[in-house]
Amino acid sequence: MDEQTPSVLTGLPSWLLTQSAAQAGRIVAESFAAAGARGYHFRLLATLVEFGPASQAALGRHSSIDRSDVVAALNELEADGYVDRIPDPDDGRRNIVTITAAGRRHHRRLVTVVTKAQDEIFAPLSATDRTRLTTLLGRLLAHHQQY
Amino acid sequence: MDEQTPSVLTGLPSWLLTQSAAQAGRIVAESFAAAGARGYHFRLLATLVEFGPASQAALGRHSSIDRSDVVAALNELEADGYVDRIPDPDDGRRNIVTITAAGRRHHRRLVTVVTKAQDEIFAPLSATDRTRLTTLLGRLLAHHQQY
DNA sequence: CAAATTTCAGGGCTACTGAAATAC
DNA sequence: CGTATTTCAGTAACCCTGAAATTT
Repeated sequence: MDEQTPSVLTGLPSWLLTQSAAQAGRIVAESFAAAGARGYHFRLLATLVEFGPASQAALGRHSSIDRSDVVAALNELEADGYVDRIPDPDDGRRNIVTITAAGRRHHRRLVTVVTKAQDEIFAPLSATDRTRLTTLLGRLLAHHQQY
Repeated sequence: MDEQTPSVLTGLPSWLLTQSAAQAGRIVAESFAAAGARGYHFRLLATLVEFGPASQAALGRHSSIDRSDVVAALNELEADGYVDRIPDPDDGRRNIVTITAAGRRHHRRLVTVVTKAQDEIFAPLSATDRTRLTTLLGRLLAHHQQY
């Protein structure tokens, strides 16, 4: 940052939140890009690893990705051989999405990559402060995700 | 959120940060939209109010908006009569951007709007926790903005 | 000459809407 | 019938790059 930021902005909690998130997002996005991926890919693969094969709609609900964006991201993951997409024999509306062995390797790679990024992002904070921050953010997120 | 989020994600500090920021950003963006504005407008007007007339490049540096996006946002603000854009007589490369009386009124409106949004965003946190959070985020942001 | 400014054209990523076709 | 799923087309906002024209 070259010059001073208006105090009207720096005094806004939401500004601190969105701006620091933008910095974090930039670092994570660059790390993913270097590994040939982006955020949606990681979120979908992580969901498949944790919950197993699922329909696209279920994947979207788990990973907070819009149904429409799930389609596009899965197209890319499928083209790279990281997931299989087959029609559900029990429900003609659905596809069953499964992660492949290559997909699991890719996912492990991305976990490593994103874990390293955490250190760069939260470098200025002690372990205690990181815990304090994640606790507060966790409460914030939980509040806005319930309904 | 309908279904569970993978623990690989919820355990990532950067995920908590970017997701809670996304929620905050959505609330702020909706508030701005209801007032006929968006984030860039507010950031530019706040900069003009705090630092006075400035060139577009200086505005961009103050508000962390790319030179290219400053052009587009100023086009909109100018069309609405919120800023004046005149060539700098002392430097043929520059425009001098000035906020108008209507622009100041618009800015005050947006300050009210964005202040109200803070309460909705940080509702689950006590005043003490809000201070803790903003302190931690401020340190994070300061670290990534220096070089 | 190099550097700064404005402008335009364009892209990437996340997030979202509306509509169609299909199946439950 | 209403609801759910997949897919496509399109939009908004923010962030960023490259290049041209102009001026310092």
